[in-house]
Formats: sequence, structure tokens, C-alpha cells
Amino acid sequence: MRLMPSSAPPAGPRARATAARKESVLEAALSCFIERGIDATTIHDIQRRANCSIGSLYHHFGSKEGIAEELFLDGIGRLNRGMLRGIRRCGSAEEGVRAVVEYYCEWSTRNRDLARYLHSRDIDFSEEARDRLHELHRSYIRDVFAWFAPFLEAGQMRLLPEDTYVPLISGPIQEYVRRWLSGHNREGPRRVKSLFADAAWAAVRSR
Amino acid sequence: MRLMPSSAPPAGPRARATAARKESVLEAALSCFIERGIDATTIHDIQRRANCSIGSLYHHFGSKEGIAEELFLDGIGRLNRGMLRGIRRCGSAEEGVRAVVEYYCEWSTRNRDLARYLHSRDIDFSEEARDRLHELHRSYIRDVFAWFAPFLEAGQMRLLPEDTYVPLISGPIQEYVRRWLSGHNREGPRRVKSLFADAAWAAVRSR
DNA sequence: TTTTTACTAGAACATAGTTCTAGATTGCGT
DNA sequence: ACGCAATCTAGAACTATGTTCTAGTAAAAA
Repeated sequence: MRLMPSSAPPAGPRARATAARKESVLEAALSCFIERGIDATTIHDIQRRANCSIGSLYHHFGSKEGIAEELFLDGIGRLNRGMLRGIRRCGSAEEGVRAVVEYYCEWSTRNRDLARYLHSRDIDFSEEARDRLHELHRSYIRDVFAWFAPFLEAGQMRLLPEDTYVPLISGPIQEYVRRWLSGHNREGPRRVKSLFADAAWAAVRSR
Repeated sequence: MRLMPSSAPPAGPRARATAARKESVLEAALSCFIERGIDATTIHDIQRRANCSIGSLYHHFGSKEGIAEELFLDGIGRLNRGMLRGIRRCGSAEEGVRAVVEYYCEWSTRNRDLARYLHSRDIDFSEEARDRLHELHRSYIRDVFAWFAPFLEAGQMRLLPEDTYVPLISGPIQEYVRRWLSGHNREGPRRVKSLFADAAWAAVRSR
């Protein structure tokens, strides 16, 4: 039995081609979903735009819903990883909290379509996808809290119920971005970034 | 030509029956959507549960999407009206802000299914439904701001970009509730209600 | 080279949203 | 009371689309 590097980019040319194919399908799906809506997008639309066959789609994703779920989970994964990198560059709790808000602004502006899609969280995900999502979220939260823990213990931040930090810190900016993406607000998030960063820090810093 | 009271409950027994039928369809649709997801719910499911015919469904709502949109808009309407009633009972800016947070907690707890559905905002709405939603939202915001205006002018609240008040005040509690409804948080919002009310007021009161 | 696995292809199928025509019911004017 | 018009209901027929299935191809393993 031969061991493979588990997380690094897989070596073989076959595996590489597969990954590229899946990637191109997700890209095609995203642009269709944004353009016409999820329901109105047919498998054939995706297939045409991704230049692949029906069989290929079903081989890799199992169903249309499978594509939608993968796109969602993949997007959340990217966002979380980027966020963590941003946080880990910081040297204080305040910097960390502000980084969360500011990174979210930047990321949503740079990845508008994906951000828009991630805000359209459906009831429609399968049990399995929901579980994967929860697991993804839990491990992300674990990492984030691990980073903040020392600052919490050092008394830089208030002690609050665990579940309230995320809403307090990123609730406002998420809501702002959501409104912006769906056309309610004129101004993009960059203009109000520091205002929301201030508010986030004020909500969790110790008094 | 006979004038009708425009918003009051329509008089005729026919109109009453129609309203009841539509209501029962929306109720049936909601329970199906929550139980099986929107996509997995068939028109026939709704029809069976609402005890009506296919023809009737299409006569009143035009399409499955039409039902979903109506349910959404109707829900938002209820929530907004209740919220406004709550706000208008208040006598100060602080009371008003706290009322927003607290009412949202109460309403979401009492109307879990509907709240859950309202959080599943789709990309899939039609242009028309999106317009109606924006109009609904604009008129709600107008009313809320009209109530807060005197307090703002009296200097009880900070002067901020218009689009930021809603996210600052209700962003955190909305995010908390969303997480709770989709199973991330154990505790319902009632326990953390006053914590979020404090934070909301702190974010917008003048310093 | 042979064998096995991973992948692609697209025609055939089945399911579920929608349309359409006919008919029932209600309210109103006469 | 009666009939006309409008509103509403019914469900079979139709169509669009998600999915399955069988066959075939290319790449890795033995």
C-alpha cells in the first residue's frame, strides 16, 4: 500500500485532471445559479457551460443538489481558511477581531458571486451535507477560539456565552453585506469597514 | 362604484373563503417545506395537505415558486408589522432599540418554522418578488426611521450612515437566531436576549 | 501485456411542474 | 326569484428536466 500526501495537491496527472474538471463544474454552476437562480438552472445548462457530459456530472457529484452542496461547502471552506490565515497574522485580540470584520468585507467584495451564493442558505440541503457543514463550522470555531483563548484568559476580552461571540463580532457586517449583495444598500462594505470593526471590538472587549 | 375599506379584512363571504383557502395553502406549504425541504416538496404534497386541487393552487399562486414567494413576503409582512407595533409602544430610543432585539427573539421562538423559512432566502425569487420585497422593506424602514427620528435629533443616538443602523442593531441577534434555527447553537434566543439588547443599544447610543 | 479502476458519454426513463378545458359556485342587477 | 358574469375548482394531458443505465475509453497497476 502506497501512502499519499493527504492534504497537499494530489500528484498524478489523472487526479489533477479530475480536480480541474470538478473545479470547472463548480465554476459553471455558480455562474448559472447567479445568472438564472438555482431552480431555473438545468443540469444541461451546467453541462454545456462546463463542457462535460451528463455522465461526468453524475459521476462526480451524484445529483444537481450534490453540485449545489459541494459548491457551498467548498465556498465556506475557502472563506474559513482565508479568515484563519488573516487572524493568525494578528498580535492582539483587538487586531484579531478587526481582522475578522475587515477580511469578511474584502473577501465578499472580491468574491461577490460566491458570497451571494453563500448567503442563499437553503433548507434544501441533505442531512449529510448539513452534517458536513456543521463539522466544517465546528472545526473552524475550534481553531478560531484556540487563537483567541490566550487573550481571553489575559482579560482582554469579556467572558460571554460561547455561542454569542460570532454573532456579536460578525453579525452586523454579515447583515450589511447580505443587504448589499441583494441590492438593498447602495454602498459596498469597504466604506463602512472600520465602523463595523469598531463596533465589533466594542462589543467584546473587556470594559 | 362602491368603495371598499382597502386594508381592513375584506367583507364578502366569497372573499373571506378565498383568503382562508390561500391561508391554508400557505400553511400547508410551510409545513411541507420545513419537513422535506422546498425542492423535495411537490405541488401534490401541498395540494393534498391543503385539501385543494391543482387548478386551485395555480389559480391563486401561478406556480410553485409563486407559493414560496407569497409565503416569504407574507411572513416578512407579519414580522414587520408586529415589530412596528412593539416599537411604537416605547417611550425612548433605548427602549425602542431593545424592543427590536427582544421582539425578534420572541417572534422567532413563537414562529420557529416561519422564522426558519424566512432565513432561507433564495436566489430563486423572481424579479417581481424581489421588487415587492424591496418595497416592503423600504416602507418598513421608512416607518421605523420616522419613529426614531426625534430621538436621533435629540442626540440620544449616534449619527451614522443610514444603512448601518439595521445591521448594527439586529445583525447579531439575527445571526444568533439563524444559527440556533439551523442547529448550531444549543440555547434558544430567550436566554441571551438581554445580552444582545445591551450590545445593540451600546452600538448606536451616543457617547 | 493484461487487468483493473476511474472516468466519460449520451440515449432512455420517470417524475413532477404546468397548462388547459370544462364545469361548479357565488354575488349582483333586474 | 332568476340569470348573467366573475371567480374559483377540478384533474387529465402535456412537457420539461433530473436521473439512471449501459457501453465504451483512457490511464494506472500487476
